[in-house]
Formats: sequence, structure tokens, C-alpha cells
Amino acid sequence: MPAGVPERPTLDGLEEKWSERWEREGRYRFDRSAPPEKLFSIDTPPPTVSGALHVGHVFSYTHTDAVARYRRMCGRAVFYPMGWDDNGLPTERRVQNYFGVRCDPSVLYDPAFSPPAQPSDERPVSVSRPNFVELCLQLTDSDEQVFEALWRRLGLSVDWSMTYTTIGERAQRISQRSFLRLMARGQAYQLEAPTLWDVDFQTAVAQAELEDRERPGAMHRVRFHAVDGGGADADALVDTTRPELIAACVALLAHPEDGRHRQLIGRDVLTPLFAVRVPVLSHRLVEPDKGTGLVMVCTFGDLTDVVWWRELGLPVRSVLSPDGRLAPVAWGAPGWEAQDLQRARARYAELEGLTINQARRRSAELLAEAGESVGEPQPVMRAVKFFEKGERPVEIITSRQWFVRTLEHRDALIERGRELRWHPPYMRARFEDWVNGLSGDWCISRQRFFGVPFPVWYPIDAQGEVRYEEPIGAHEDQLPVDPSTEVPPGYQPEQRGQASGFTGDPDVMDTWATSSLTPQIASEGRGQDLFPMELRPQAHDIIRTWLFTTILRSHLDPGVLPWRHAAISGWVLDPDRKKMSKSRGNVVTPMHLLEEYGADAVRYWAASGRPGADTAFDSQQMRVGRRLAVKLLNASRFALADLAPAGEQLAHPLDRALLARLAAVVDDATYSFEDYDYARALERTESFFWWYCDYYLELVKARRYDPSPSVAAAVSLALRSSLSVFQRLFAPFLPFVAEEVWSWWQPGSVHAAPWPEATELGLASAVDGAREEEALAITADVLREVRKAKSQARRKMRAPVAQVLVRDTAARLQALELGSDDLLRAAVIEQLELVPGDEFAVEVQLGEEAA
RNA sequence: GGGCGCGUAGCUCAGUGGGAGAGCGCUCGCUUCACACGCGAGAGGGCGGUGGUUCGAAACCACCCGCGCCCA
Repeated sequence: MPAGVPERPTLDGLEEKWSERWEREGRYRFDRSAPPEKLFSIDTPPPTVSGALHVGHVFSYTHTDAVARYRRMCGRAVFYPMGWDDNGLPTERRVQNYFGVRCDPSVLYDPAFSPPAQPSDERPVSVSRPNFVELCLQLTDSDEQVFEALWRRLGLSVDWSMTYTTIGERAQRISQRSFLRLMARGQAYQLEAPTLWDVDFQTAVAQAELEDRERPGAMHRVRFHAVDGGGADADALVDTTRPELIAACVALLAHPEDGRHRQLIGRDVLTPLFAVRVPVLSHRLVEPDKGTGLVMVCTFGDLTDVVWWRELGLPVRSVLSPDGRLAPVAWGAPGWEAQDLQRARARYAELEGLTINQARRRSAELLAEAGESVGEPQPVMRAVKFFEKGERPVEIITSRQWFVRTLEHRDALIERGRELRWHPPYMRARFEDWVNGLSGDWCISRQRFFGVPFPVWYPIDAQGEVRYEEPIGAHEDQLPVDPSTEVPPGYQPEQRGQASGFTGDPDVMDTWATSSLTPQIASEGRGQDLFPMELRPQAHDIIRTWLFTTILRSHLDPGVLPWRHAAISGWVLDPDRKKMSKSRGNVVTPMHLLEEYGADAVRYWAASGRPGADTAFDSQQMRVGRRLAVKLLNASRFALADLAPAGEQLAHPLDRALLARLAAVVDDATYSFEDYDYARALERTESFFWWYCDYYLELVKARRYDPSPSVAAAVSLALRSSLSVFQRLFAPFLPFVAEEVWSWWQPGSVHAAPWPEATELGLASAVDGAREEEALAITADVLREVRKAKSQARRKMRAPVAQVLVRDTAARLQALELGSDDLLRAAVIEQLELVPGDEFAVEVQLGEEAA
């Protein structure tokens, strides 16, 4: 027996053994010296670190790894780094909960700070921004080690020396540089404008970060009085779910063709409760069949209000504070001219300082008391916009924010989407839908702490006013900078916050503003020109965020598509086909699966999920994957242990036919992989492999143990050739067991071995391929019939068969003769009768049952 | 309301113009010298519905129903 083939092969210990060796040998190190045409670069999704990896991550990262391993075997220098997305709100939230702290920028830095021993969510400790950032860095660092350990356990062939983080120096420098360039070209601009706002996090958020949630509400019908009398008949009735915003009302609108309100349009009415004069106008976006057909425009209740406000040139009457409470109002000041100031003040005093929900309830009561509500509020369910990580509905607050121009590039972005090769192709529709639905430029500034700062300062003029319209950008060679501690060119530190001095931009960038640059962040300074990259793998839920923003950034600078291919993975659904999410509590964590079934088995399940297709979590499939891995061990042992040296020629028709079939499988798998359809490649390989074990290996057993050296040498060639191909075909999916069985008899790593090609199977000798293929087919057919007869007679498979009569066409019978020697021995048949006929039929006469 | 996807055996899914298939589960049998983490066999559906194209449709077209996702 060759030294390498164990007597009782096992999967136990393979993962530790091989991951350790791969790391030691630098098996997956990126080859910086590879010629450009051999590069294959992957823009790996950096997982969000503030949380746990779940099976959904395992799923999609396995897809990418299979592709990476395939390309590597095809001779490409695969650039496959890992990144950690650790900046941003999710980390802040985790740090707050984990340590029981809150960031308060007004607190001074405490170098000796240590977090509370017993973190309390109720009574968080206020810490300075630098202390807070230190805690964020500390926690993400340890989380990242846990993540890396899981990925290594799964067998991802990542080059771990290339790891980056979205809070790290590299990401900060590149994000800031890109921002400065966009600012210089006017593609990034600052504006004081109505902005989507989360009142709990107290930060601006972007359209892409919104989601709809169904929430119960109440529809109130309220009465606006006609200014010039006319009695109750002239009043305007308006339905609203947000009576707390009546003070912010700046107009009523009707649809221009709504006859019911024609006489009102152009006149003024008085708001309920406060009796402020507002005009009644018309706009095409009003839905006449909703409620009374009149709608109240407030600054701002929702995004449609913003549209109306902008298009109709309405004034601003703002009542919401950034913390989600009703702000003080200067009744009587310009814009706040109530008819009865005393009454307006008294009523608003009831609302000021209340949260939006409290104010809504109180407003309803005030309306009822004032007789300005009509009927009872009607309960309704409605879709409310939430920040996806938020707990209360987003509001619209006017504030100064940085934006990246998006709307004016809409057509060009659609075009970029068409340049990109999508796998599967239909995913492009999601991208186009999103681009077509954009309603504003991309707001990239966040009023938060743990993120990449904007590399700008603002001058303060002699009167102490901040000149926002004259931002001072950092020099590129200074980057990264923190404008809260560093000083702009030409200023002294003492001038910070002083008249005629400067102030730093206090905000940080949205996480997506950094992660939209991952192709640049990952590839810069790697000794090769890797941008644009070859492949963006990711799941379909972040097409509108990560994929979209990456295309936008690359389109703006340097003006190309960031990658040639996008491979989109689906989601893992729970067995009830619901999306896994923390809030549903149906998330499955992967470590115990890796322990129970093994990495190869978990990968098998993941790789069975077709590109883009949502896939139900199924531990049964992992069991199947484990069986496959065990089968590969055992089949390899059978084929290789005590095997004679390979001959030079394939001597047997069945051997040639087998290799011909295998060659077709190789072509199919290769074609599938080229199309990023790893799942099809696996399925074809796997199903043929089981057939190979069940039929071919059984048929050749006798020859494999034949005492004649020439017979053994010939079958040895077939077994070695086929095993070598199978081991390599499985390597992208089952990297551990494939490496193990390869190591028994081959030098080097299977993961560095060349991807199999049909031509290596020596088919030039298959001069009579069609007939030999038929021989293999009918031999297997007869073997199956004989097995069936034995099984139905409840005999063992080695039970002797006295006679087998096969009826078939002359051509098929002739082909059967080519394989009959193997058939007779495999099925223990004493006599074979061949009878020409039209239809395939087999009669089996079993031998006497042994006593 | 619009877009995309899906609907094939109890379950998970493959099958894109000519035999309805695989795995799991279930039932029965087999210590077979690579493998009991195994081997062999069996039962089980007529491919969501309707109409159309075609000599022929699970597959192509139309409409409808159901489910999911994305976007309003």
C-alpha cells in the first residue's frame, strides 16, 4: 500500500491539519509578480463586524470562495482579500450596549478611563468622543478575530495578509481623498436642506437606508376655516394622520382637476387650533380620491411635502427638533402670525416639548375640544418610513449636510449597469429600478462619532460667523486627517473656534461613503494595478446600497465601471421560508454546524444554492454533503490503495467510455464555472460521481484485483485518471477532503493543481466512442436489472446468477459484449444469453440459494 | 399599484420542444473483500390553473391564481 493511503480514512482532524498547513505554506497568498492578464481580483464584501456572522454569510462567502478556488486552479493570480466593515452606527450601538456608555462630545478625554464593570443600559456613562472611539476600536478588534477564526474554519481561501477595515488608516485616507476630489469638482456639495433624520440617533440618513414598516395610525378629519367668513359651509375639511404638525402647515392642496375644491383654490384658510393663514393651492401629485381630496402641506411631514414645498415655493414653518420633540415657536414673529396670538400661544404651550407621539395625542384632544375635528378618528394601517436600524419613524429636519450628486448621473448609471455582467442577469433589473426611483442626491454626512471624518474646516469670520460656503480642504498628502484635532493649512491651533479663526467639520461620513470605495481600498498599493476589479460578489439585498454606491463613486472618479462581473447571491431563509433576521429570532449561527457536519459539508449545502436564489436552511443537505465527503475518501482509498502502476494505454472499452463521459462532465463543470454557476458545476460533478461509484467502480472491481500485471496496469490508468479529475472537480467545494485525498498520491496541493480539461483524458484512443459509450450504458442497465432481481428475491448482491437473458437491438447487444466480462464478474453471472429484439428486457434466473 | 423571481413526488430541488427525474424522508432487503458516515430495491407526482402555438409542451406565448422579494 502506498504510504499515503490510510487503512481507515476519516474526516476527523482534516480541517485543523490543512488550514494550519495552508497558512504555513502561504497557499492563498496573492502573487504580486503575476502578469496582468493572469490577475483575478475579487471585491470581497466586508461584513459588518458589530454582530455575529450567521449562515447567510457562510452561504454567500462560500459561493465566492468556490469561484476563487476555481480561478486559482485555472492559473489565475487570485486577489482575494477580506475586509471588515467596522465603522458606523452598528458599531456605536454595540459599543453602547456592551460597555454601557454614551458618547458625549462635550466631555473631555480621560486617558485613564475604563468602562463600568457592570454595564447598564438604563444609566449609561457619558464618555468623550476619543474615549468612545477607543472603545469602538477595542471591541471591533476582538470581534474581527472571532470572524476571522470562523472564516478560516470554513476554509475561505482568503489572503489574510491583505485584510482591511473601513475605520482603518487605508480606508480613511482613500475615503477622504475621494471626497476632496469630488468636492473640488463640485460633485460633492454642502447644502442646508430638508433631510431624512433619525430622531433617536439624531443623524441624517440616506434614502437607501429607509424601509417601510406597517404601523397603525388614525385618520383625523380637521377643519380649516375660511378666512373671509362664509360659515361652516365654506370650511375646508382635511384628512391627516399627523395632527401634531398642524402648526407646521404652510398650505392646503387639491388636485387641479378636482371640481369639489375649485372655488377654494387661490383663497386662504386658517389652520385649526392656531388660526394661521395658509393658501389653498393645487398640485398634480394630490390624490383626489383620498379623503376629502384636500391635503395639508407641512414642513415637513414626509418626502412629498418636500416636493410640494420646493415646487410651489412655500415658506418653512418648522416645529420639530432634532430630538423628535416639538420645538419652541415664536408666535407673532414673521411666518407665525396667528389671528389670535394669545390662543395660539396657549394651545402650542400644551404641545411644546412633547414627543411626536405625545403631541399627536394631545393635538387630537385639543382639536376635539376646539370643535375643529370632524367625527371620530378612523384607525388606519399605513406604511411608515423608518431608518432601517431605527426604532421611530424618520422625520424630515432641515440641516446642513454633504451630498454627492446622483440625480444628474441617472442615465449614465443605468448605462454603467448595462456594461456590467450580472450573474444571474435578471438582477440588473433591481439596480435599474432603484436608479429610476431615486428622489434626491445622496446625503453622505452623519452626525455621529465612529466614522471617517470629513477632511475639511471652515473659516470663522471677524463677526464669529462660520463661513460654510468656503470649506478649506486638507491636502491629499496630509490624509487621513481629523479636523477636530488637526489644523487647516495656514492656521494655528489657538484659532480653533475663534473669530477670524476656523472650526473643523464635526460630522463623519456615512458607512456607505467609505464602503462604496472598497475596490480602491482593497486594491491600492498591492504591487499590481488591480482596479477596476474582476468580480463583485454580494447578496441582492444591498444592490441599492453597496453595489449602487460603488458604481456611482467609480463612475464619478475615475470614470469607469469598478468591476467587470457582479455575482449576486440569494438569502438564506428559515425552514418556513422567512428571511433570517435578528428581530425574528430565527437566525442560525454557523459554528455549531461546522462542528457537527464539518466545513466541507456546510460548504456543500451553501454551494448547492444557485446564484441569486434564496435558499432554505437545510441541515439535511449538510448531512448529504458529509456523506459525499466520506464517499470521496473511500472511493479514493479503493482506487488508489495497492493500485498497480499505471499502464500507458486504456485497454478496456468500458474504461474509455467512462473517461469520455467524465470529459463531458468536465466540460459542463467548466462551462458552468465560467458562467459563475458554481451550483451547476457541483451538481453535475456530484451526480456523476455517485454513478461512478455505484456502477463503474463495481464493474471494474474484478479487473482492479486481477493478478495479471497488464490488466491491472490498464485499469490503474483509468482509475488514476478519473480519480485525479474528480478530486480536482470537487476541490473548490470540498477543499479539505479534496486536499486530503490528493495528498495521498500527488505532490503539492490540489488547490494549486490545474483545473481538469477534457483533453487530458486521452480520448484520442476512443476510436469507436459511440459504440463504447453504448457498451457502458447497456452494461449498467443490465447490472441494474440483475440487482433488482436479487433485491426482490431478498438475496445478497453476491448471490450467483445461473442465467441472464438480455433482449435488445442487435447494436446494443453487440455493445454489451464489449462490457460483458466486467458484467459477469460484478454481478456473479454464470451464463449470459443475448436475444435480438425490439425492446430492452432482462430475465434473471438466480442460482440455488446456499444452504 | 409597478418590477423581478418562484410555483415539478411528503420535503429540498434539477430538468427550456420528443422517455417525468435526483437527493432526503418513508418501506423492504443485504455483514458486498473502498465505504453500515454503507449497498441494493420499492412505493409515491403527471409538472399551480385556463387558453393558445406545435405532429408533439413541465419546458414556448397569453391571461389568471398563489408565494416571496424589491420599489412606490
